[in-house]
Amino acid sequence: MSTKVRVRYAPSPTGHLHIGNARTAIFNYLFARHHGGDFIIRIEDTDVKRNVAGGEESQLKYLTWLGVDWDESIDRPGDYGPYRQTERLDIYREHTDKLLADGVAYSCYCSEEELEREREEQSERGETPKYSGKCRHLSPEAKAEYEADGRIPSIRFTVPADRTYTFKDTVKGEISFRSDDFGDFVIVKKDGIPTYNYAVAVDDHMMAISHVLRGEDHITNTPRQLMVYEAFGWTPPEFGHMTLIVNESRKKLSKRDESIVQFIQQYDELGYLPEALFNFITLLGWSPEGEEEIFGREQLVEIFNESRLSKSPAVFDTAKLNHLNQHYMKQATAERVVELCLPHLKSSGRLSAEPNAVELEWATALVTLFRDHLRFGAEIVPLSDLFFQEGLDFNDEATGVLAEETVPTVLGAFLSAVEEAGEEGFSIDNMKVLIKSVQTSTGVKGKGLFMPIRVALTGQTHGPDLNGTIWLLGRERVIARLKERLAAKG
RNA sequence: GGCCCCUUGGUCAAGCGGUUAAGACACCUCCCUUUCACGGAGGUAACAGGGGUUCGAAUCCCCUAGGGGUCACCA
Repeated sequence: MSTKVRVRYAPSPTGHLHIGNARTAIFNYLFARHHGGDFIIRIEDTDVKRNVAGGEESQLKYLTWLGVDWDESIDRPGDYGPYRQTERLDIYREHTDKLLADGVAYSCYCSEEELEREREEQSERGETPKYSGKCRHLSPEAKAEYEADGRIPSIRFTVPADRTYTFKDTVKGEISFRSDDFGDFVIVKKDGIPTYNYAVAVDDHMMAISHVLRGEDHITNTPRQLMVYEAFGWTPPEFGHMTLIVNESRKKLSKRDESIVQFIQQYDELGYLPEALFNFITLLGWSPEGEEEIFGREQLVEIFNESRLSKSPAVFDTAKLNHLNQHYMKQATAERVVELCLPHLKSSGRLSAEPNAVELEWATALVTLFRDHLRFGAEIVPLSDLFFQEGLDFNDEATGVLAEETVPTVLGAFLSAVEEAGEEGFSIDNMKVLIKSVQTSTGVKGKGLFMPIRVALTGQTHGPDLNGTIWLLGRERVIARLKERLAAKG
């Protein structure tokens, strides 16, 4: 039985691409590509009220940004369209008619208030809220009366009594549910649009989906979908439920959770590299064989193995993402790193919106100086603070450095060297020579030589490469700060 | 509360009955680069608890505890 592997990612266009959705999409993508199957994107837009303008485009755009491509979707029609649920209403209607005719579905006239009251009463009695089945066997007269009242029915699925629904979950193993724990659920809303559990089952079957890989929060939906498959006499696909990505408090990521950046777009904006994010997401709830964990997309397609999907939830660790991103940034070309940083230099006002050649050269040198330390593009701003603050603050350690005996001699010698070198001599390449001359003339070397210069110029005892730092500060500022320090010394 | 799932270091995780219980991130120490946030070498740190089964259990079974998910005319 070798049916072709066909998997899908089914976002609802209610918002931007979320880190959790992105993971679902990526694993489905890897699964499809690894097995030489098809990857489909189906838009689940049945909650018409919550759909947001631009939601679809945004989802697809950032999937593409991550390096994910697909075989069939709204922009790439295949043989199983349409790929937007609201365009498949006729298909659902046809199926619903059959269910109605077969007596496995029925019209329910209960109002929202009635249903809510019912649930409240059940809760008060300590029962699990579930639909009573009140409208299951409505007489034609009763129906006519409701209709005359102007009531519009929803359609419910008749849940079989006393049955056990079992499926072999690709990641969790065998899972089973008792049908009696479920009330008859709505499959078509009053507005005539199908609900999730119903539309998904119909679509997955009609689109010949072979495997459903989704988040663990869908586990309890599976038995309902199984019931639908059964009612139609269809063979269900294989199901696999991936663990959730959780926050530090081990709760499912909520879109309102501010402690974690959750949307792919935001990572793009912060200057993260898509391949780093892709690699990182892949490590959330899955692990490769062996000790290596840095892999590109192609390699991941090659080595992906669904049996290595984890069973327990993964805490989203920004520090690890940052580490991976830093790794990928070191591999990236200098131009790309500069590209990642420029928007932030501009938005922080440290670079004009339309920089000229000189400004651009300076900005490039700035980024280059911090290249090995940058974890993501936006970090260029805090990292480069020292080039933009006017006054210097000396902490205890810095003050300690400046208190050394030889400091005035060193700073004085360096000041002379800089002044004598002139504009032409003040270049990154020549900086080493200038400092060397100070060593020669003063006899001071090592820390005693570098630290006073660094502290006098930046106020800090730590920092990036000194030669580049000095050049970026600019000759005038360097001279001014050296004089200021020497004057302070008396 | 019902149902379902999960439980190896601070975090991600390897491990499928016999291991000194990998590796990565983070943290700490040292080294290197005559400065340095890069790099290198080390280090601290884990099988939730209790019962079984077995010559032998992180690995299999049961119970307890803890955590999470889900109970919509949302997906």
